[in-house]
Amino acid sequence: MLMSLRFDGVLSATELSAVANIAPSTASEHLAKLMASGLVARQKSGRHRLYSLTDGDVCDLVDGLAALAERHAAIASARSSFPQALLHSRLCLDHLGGRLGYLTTNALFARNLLHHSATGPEITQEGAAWLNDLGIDANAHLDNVRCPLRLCHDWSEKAYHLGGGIAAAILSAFRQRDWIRVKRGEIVIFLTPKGVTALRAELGLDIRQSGDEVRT
Amino acid sequence: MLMSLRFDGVLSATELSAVANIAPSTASEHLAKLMASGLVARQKSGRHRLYSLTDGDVCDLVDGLAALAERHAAIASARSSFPQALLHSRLCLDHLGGRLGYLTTNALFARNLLHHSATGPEITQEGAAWLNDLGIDANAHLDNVRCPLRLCHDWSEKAYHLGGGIAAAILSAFRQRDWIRVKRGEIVIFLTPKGVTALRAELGLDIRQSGDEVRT
DNA sequence: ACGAAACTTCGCTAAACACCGAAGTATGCC
DNA sequence: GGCATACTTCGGTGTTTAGCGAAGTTTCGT
Repeated sequence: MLMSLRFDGVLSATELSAVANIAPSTASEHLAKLMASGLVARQKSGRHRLYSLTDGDVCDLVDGLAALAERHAAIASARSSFPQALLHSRLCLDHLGGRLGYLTTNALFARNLLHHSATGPEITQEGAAWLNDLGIDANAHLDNVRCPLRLCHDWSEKAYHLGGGIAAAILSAFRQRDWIRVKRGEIVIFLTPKGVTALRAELGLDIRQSGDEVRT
Repeated sequence: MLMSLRFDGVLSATELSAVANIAPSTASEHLAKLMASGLVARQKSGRHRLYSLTDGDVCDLVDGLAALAERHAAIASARSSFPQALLHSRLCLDHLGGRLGYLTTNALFARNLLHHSATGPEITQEGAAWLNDLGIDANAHLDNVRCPLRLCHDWSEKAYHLGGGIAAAILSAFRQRDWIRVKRGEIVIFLTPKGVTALRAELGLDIRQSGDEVRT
């Protein structure tokens, strides 16, 4: 949740619960603790409660923790062979990360479904149509408090993948179609055979299956 | 434990368990976890295992957490009236902090039991005698891995009090003589009437009793 | 005015955790 | 060699915690 706030700046309680994959009531309890300890600030906006990191000091702290965590993950992956799956495809907060996240993002730009603008990635007309086929209404995300689309640093690829509300929606759509599966509480993504085929057809991705079988 | 390592640089497992007020076996478990997460490094030295923070990044992180914790404590104390006792006298890791720590330190310098040197505070001949009366052998601490004596920043007094192994020994001596009492698990120090008298006689301190009665 | 949505508080449960003492492994000292 | 010291591992225990759903509060839309 703190990482999400660091990236997106301001998020509502419900959005944060989705990011953390926990019930709204649980998120509310955690946020109350974070408030009490002075790490996050709250601001009312209609029936929403918008949370953000209190100030730059907290941002620095989160950055520091993230940097150490990344370094630790990198060292761990260098030591054991298991995290191959982690490098292949994993969750980054609530969207695609690892090689799969990177390749998907690249493909979206290459096929002109996204283009770079001064303020970050933007959706083209073709892109909006593609998202619509996935059941995602891009315009709905523009009104959202949460940043709809941004670039998120990928530590293993040393490049960027998509983050923000739309990236999270894309992840959901992939899961709904059973292109990918994720074990509850874990971040390794299992790419199904169906997913391999679909991603080749949709985006021309040449990516192999990986990770252990996951029963849903 | 991380704070102690930040200040003292290198500490043995037993010293760290004393700092944290837990059994050596428990400390060992915690240190194993800190090792596994890459926050501390271990180095063998005879039958000792010396722990230290892995690098500057971890130091920065600890500093950042400490700064936030201090700010939070300051805000909390400004809001409620309870922490008066906290400002009066409290534990700072394993030595005296708050007004009591500050006044004690000042008195030791004023009475020429300590003097300032280029490398930090040093014990004078009279100081060694005074410590001896308390049952503390200053020379024994000089051979210790732990920094014997240093200045430690006091957030509430915005000044310095004594830290290090000898400061910890002084705290123990005060407790043994029942000049002060500390509830297990808490950091507020209760100054006994006996302590008020003794500190006036020993160091000329004009400090009042404070905190709630503590049964030992 | 009514229902839906956003959020929090409460009661409860299952899992995780800190903690300790006892037992086991090194290492140093006589 | 024998014994003390420094430390870790293991088994067991009591407390804390995260988590959820149900119920309550405020706000928005109609």
